[in-house]
Amino acid sequence: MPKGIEATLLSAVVEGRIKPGHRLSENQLAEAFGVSRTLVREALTRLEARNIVMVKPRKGWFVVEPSAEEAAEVYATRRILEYGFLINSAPFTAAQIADLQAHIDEERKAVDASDKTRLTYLMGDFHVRIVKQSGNATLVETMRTLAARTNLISLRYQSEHNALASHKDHVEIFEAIARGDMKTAARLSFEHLEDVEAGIMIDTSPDAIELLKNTLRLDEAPNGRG
Amino acid sequence: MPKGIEATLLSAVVEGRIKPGHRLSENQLAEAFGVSRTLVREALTRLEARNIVMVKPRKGWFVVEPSAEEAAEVYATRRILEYGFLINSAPFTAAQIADLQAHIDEERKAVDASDKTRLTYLMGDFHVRIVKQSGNATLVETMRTLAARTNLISLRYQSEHNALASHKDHVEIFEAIARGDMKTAARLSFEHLEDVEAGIMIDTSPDAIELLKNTLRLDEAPNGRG
DNA sequence: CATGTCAATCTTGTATGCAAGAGAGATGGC
DNA sequence: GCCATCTCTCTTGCATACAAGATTGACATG
Repeated sequence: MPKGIEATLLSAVVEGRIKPGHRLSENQLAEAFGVSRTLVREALTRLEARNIVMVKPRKGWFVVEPSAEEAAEVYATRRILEYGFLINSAPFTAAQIADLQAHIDEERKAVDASDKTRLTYLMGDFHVRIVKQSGNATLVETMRTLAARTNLISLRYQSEHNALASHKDHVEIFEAIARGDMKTAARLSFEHLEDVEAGIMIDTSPDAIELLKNTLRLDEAPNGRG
Repeated sequence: MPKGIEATLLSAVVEGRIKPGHRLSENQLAEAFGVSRTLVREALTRLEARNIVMVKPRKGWFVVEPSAEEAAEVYATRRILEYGFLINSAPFTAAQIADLQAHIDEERKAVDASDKTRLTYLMGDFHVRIVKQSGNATLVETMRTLAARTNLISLRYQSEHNALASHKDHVEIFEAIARGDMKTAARLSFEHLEDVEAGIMIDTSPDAIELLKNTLRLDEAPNGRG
């Protein structure tokens, strides 16, 4: 199974089992998967192409820690994509609405259980699920990659409060879709992602030092001294 | 320069020097670039992640020949992305408009020179250039990949007539942007891509046998006999 | 002449070996 | 005690060797 490694790593990232900044050792992964470094590197290369991991030369592979700027870019792209999709989409069928309803129920359960990790995953999957109704694999894949990156952003910056607010937004978006009001759904989706993005900028960081290092572009800058 | 190979191959594809279905030999590329197969495979893997090339196991790497279904997906995604961007974009600045004007002029030159290959490239680059004004690297990269795939589609299906019609559409879109009417620009862009997609379905194929094979999913289907 | 078979060759798939940069810790000088 | 330096180890970077499927052509056989 050639793509097993990539899929496994992606799942771990999306489900929050591997966090932003985590180092991924080629040797360890090779041993864990029972293959040589070659296949591990292939999988990591693919994930790098999707901006999920990055390599620091001779230092190691790391799950990306999106900067505030990158975060803004990803959210802006998602806004554009989701708005463009919903505003031009025909009203959903009953089956499609039921699918989204099931998702909302799961989100609710995760909220009640205060399962933050699962909630973070579900937050992104909601939008993937919306787009999935189009049957457009290209669109879904694009959204899935953006959602994965958003997850990394959320895990790094987002507070529980925002996660809860996001869930409420999702409910509203769902309700608009359910009553066939795609225009409102598109607007709500756009505003929702704007809110989330704005929330990121003012949130306190879980690790001030790490955030500072990233903000100052330490670690990666080759111009160590002027 | 680790990414030189990928960029070089992508350029060749985007500029139409390598056509859909073309086989890319690891050995030949390795010799051409003066490196080992390892780096070539890395570049091809990245391009595969972007749906620009594909590998048939033990047979070789090939520039993708998008099926009609894939073509529809790519165009639909571009429609969504471009509409969503333009409709939510502030009016462009004079400098931004000038940048697009320069592009339109180049398109015009290619039309006059009947330079179909260059025109195909410029057709995609127009939309990349629009999105570039956002300064959003994520958005630009997404659009660039979609544009590259669209180029492959155009090279395979699109007639000169459609290329010319597309240029006229671009002029109209540009004029709407230039006068700050983003709503009209968004609508025109959406309709334009709908027209192009519709055109693909009725166009005659440049190679009926190849098209048939693709339609019937030969070559790639593992279920050779039932 | 038609056809099935076998071998040579070409392709990618994967593992492995070696080079070289980066970092940590010991060690020596002060 | 403090600091520089050196070495040892760990990391990825890249090339290469070998495995194994796919194809093509020769060639024998009917």
